[in-house]
Amino acid sequence: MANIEPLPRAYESADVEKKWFPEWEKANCFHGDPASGKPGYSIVIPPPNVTGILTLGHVLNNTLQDILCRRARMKGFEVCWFPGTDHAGIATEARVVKYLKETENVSRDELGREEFIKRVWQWKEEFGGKIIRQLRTLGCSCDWERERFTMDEGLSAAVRKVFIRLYEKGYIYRGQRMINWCPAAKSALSDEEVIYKDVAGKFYYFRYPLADGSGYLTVATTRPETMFGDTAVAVHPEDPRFKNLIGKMVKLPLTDREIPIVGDQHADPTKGTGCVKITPGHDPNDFEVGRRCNLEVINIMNPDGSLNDLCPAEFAGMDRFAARDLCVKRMEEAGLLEKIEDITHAVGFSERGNVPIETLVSAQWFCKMGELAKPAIEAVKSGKIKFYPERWSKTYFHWMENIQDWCISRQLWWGHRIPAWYNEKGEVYVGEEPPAGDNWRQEEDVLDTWFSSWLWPFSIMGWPNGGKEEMAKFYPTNDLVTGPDIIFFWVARMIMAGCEFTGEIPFRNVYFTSIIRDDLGRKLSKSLGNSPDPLDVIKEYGADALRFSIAYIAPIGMDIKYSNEKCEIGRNFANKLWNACRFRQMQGDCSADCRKLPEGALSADENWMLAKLDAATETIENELENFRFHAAAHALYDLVWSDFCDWFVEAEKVPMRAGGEAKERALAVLDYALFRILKLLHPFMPFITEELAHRMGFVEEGKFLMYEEFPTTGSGRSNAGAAVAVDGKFELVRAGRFLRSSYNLPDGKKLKFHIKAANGEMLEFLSNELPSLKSLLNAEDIEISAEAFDPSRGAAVSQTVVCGVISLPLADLIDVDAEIARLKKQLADLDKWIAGTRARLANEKFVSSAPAQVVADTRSKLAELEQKAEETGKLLAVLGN
RNA sequence: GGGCGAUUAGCUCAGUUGGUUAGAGCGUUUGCUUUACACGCAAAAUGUCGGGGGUUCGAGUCCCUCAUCGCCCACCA
Repeated sequence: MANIEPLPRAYESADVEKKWFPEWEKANCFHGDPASGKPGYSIVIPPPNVTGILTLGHVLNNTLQDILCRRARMKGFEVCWFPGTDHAGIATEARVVKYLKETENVSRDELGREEFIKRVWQWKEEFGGKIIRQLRTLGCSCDWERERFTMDEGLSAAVRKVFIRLYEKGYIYRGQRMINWCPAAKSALSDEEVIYKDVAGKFYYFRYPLADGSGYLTVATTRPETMFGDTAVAVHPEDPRFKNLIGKMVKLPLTDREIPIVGDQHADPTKGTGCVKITPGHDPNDFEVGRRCNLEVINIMNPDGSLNDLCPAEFAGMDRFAARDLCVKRMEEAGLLEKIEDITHAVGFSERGNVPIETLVSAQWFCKMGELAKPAIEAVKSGKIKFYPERWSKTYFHWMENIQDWCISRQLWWGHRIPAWYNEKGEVYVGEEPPAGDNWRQEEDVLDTWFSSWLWPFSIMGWPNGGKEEMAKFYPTNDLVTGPDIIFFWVARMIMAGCEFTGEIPFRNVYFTSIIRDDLGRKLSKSLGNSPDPLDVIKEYGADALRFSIAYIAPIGMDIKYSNEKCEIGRNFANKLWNACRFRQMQGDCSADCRKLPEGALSADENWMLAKLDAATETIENELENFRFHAAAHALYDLVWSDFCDWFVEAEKVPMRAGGEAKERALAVLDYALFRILKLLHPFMPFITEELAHRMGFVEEGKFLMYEEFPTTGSGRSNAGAAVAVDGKFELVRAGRFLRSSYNLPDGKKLKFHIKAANGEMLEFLSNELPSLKSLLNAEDIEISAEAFDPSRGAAVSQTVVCGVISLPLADLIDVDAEIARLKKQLADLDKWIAGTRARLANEKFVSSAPAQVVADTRSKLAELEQKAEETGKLLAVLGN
């Protein structure tokens, strides 16, 4: 062992974490080499927005990816974790618009398209991608040389190629359709970018006079201001109240227009007044009615959501909400407002702009999805792609089987400009470059951000103009780790794109992470101020602590309730591990190799430790195979804290005190166990484990724990029988400690115990373990015999466990009455259990239908309980009962 | 309206295909300057497993039903 310098008393994460990342990077540890002979393993990062900063959601997501990558690396795979960022059209454009307003007081339109885009790029170079640098602080082992951006030339070429290909296939088309319009971004949105929220609103009942003066119809609306776009009033064709009015005209109030009364099944006689105002330009259902009844479509809105010139003069240019109020006022003045009802209704908001969207008819580009969805549905149905937790596949199928055309054009400047060209004759050409002549002008619109994201798993590797080697080695990727909130936006579309453009699924497993909430269950948000900055958390607790804590507390498939205090789990755990190593280091050098177990027989405790290591190794392997990160974290925590520190280290103090060969052997096993623990723990806590592996001399300078072989089950030396016996010994120790603490005898006081072994075999085993028992119980002396403690020697309290009865002679120290009461309660409990167990065994159906092993276990349990009861009875007798 | 999830100790949650007396961490209580660690050690207490019904020899676990909470999708003149 190379004792370079003594370890400090408490673990200080900052220096250690600062040190290792550059070391790993310098040694090129993160690079994924497509020419390697090892089998490939790859993950693509869900590209964070280039404007983004690290949140706890990213911490969770990327910690899990790093665990997978580091484990795969240690298992001998050539690992490549592809990092990068997303240009995030709307978000970034809005961000830079705001920035330019604040710094230079110029608007987007004042700068013009070309200049504005230049400024966005400048902003990106200066402020963007901060999140990527922050991921390094977390220890993420991405192949940083391969960082990509969705607007890079290569990725943009992929976007153009895909657009042209889909256009040529007839999947992409341009058309006038009802779309979602965001007045904040002044752009079209896809259906997925609209979020419905329940808000308080009002139902306004308006009277529309019949043109012939014979009366009026009452219509109800939540959107009075859209009345200027009304081109009909609909009633149900069979509604006896109104069917004779079909074909007549009503006067549209506040205007000089007359509009027809039409019959259409959309009007439900049981709802509202039975009469519906029809606004084909601003409502999807009304649009359909308009189509059926040949109605005019009037768009009454400007791109910013204000009313346009098609409305009465006093409304033109007015914001839609102000117009609503004025409209109601004017109707009231005209005596046409019948009533107003308060209601709660769902209103669509734009995801990014967080303002109510408008539905309106507009010329946009769409992509037909039906055919693309088919192989993507099959990929998940057949199990080629697996979802974890599996239930998300239901959400996926539901959406995919009802998939709608995707509105892919956006009226922004920041994004991939659509490779379509128009000439003066009104012709359209789609291609990389416009044809010669005819003054072809490129389409002004850009593409939805997700139109580049859906290509990410292969565009990031260089597709279609290169990256052949990368694709061969790393595509399809293995695992995808992402949030269930982007199943539609991203996951489903990536599967479709992969199948369509590469002929292969883009990944085999998708793990959906939990959503992080605060400890009150609220979503983390900047405005609530409940969103901790991960960098502050790292400063206070350490990156390893944050990583471990978050993996430890993340339940499977449910929301995580997070608070900074939870990071104490990881911080304390790191400190525990640190001190375990510190203790080992203080015991001095050992000549054995930590990669091998010492030759010759091991002690029972040492065998026990090996069995625990093997069990934990197997558990961790199984849990991680199934993406049960938290279960793996719990297994590691218990292995280190409980098995290794609480029991094994304490037990090994005996041979270490004995010195000589025993000490040498003990140290060798400690080293073996510690090294195994550091390897198992490395994917979760890379920094501290790398540091300790070097400090302890387990890994030589210039080499890295991160490239050590990940442990596999089977040291070949653990002995299950011995492990069970040692479990029994530890149970006996716990019983002895209970007796001590029951009578408030301080831990430091040396006591004398008597142990009655349960049988001859146990007598021999426990006698061998005498020094260990004395140490663990802090006993001055322990009598081990086949006989119970002789009551004539005085009062004693006892506990019965599987391997025997441990007694503590009291020599006038205790309250006899209290002890009698305790034993009586214990006896009563035992009797209850015995009765229950006997009843079960007396039940023929149980004996005949339960598995033989279960019946046998129940029998031996009954014997155990009966023996315990007998012993307890004897103890009561000792105390004079 | 359709779908999904949750309901277990004061709090946060485990509990794998039904099989001993339902667990952990935090918190609480008690005792510890035991020569790695007070970011620690030893020990203890706390549960009608949301309610009701059913299947079974046996149910926290499977089925039905009700309740409450949350999310997603659809609809909403």
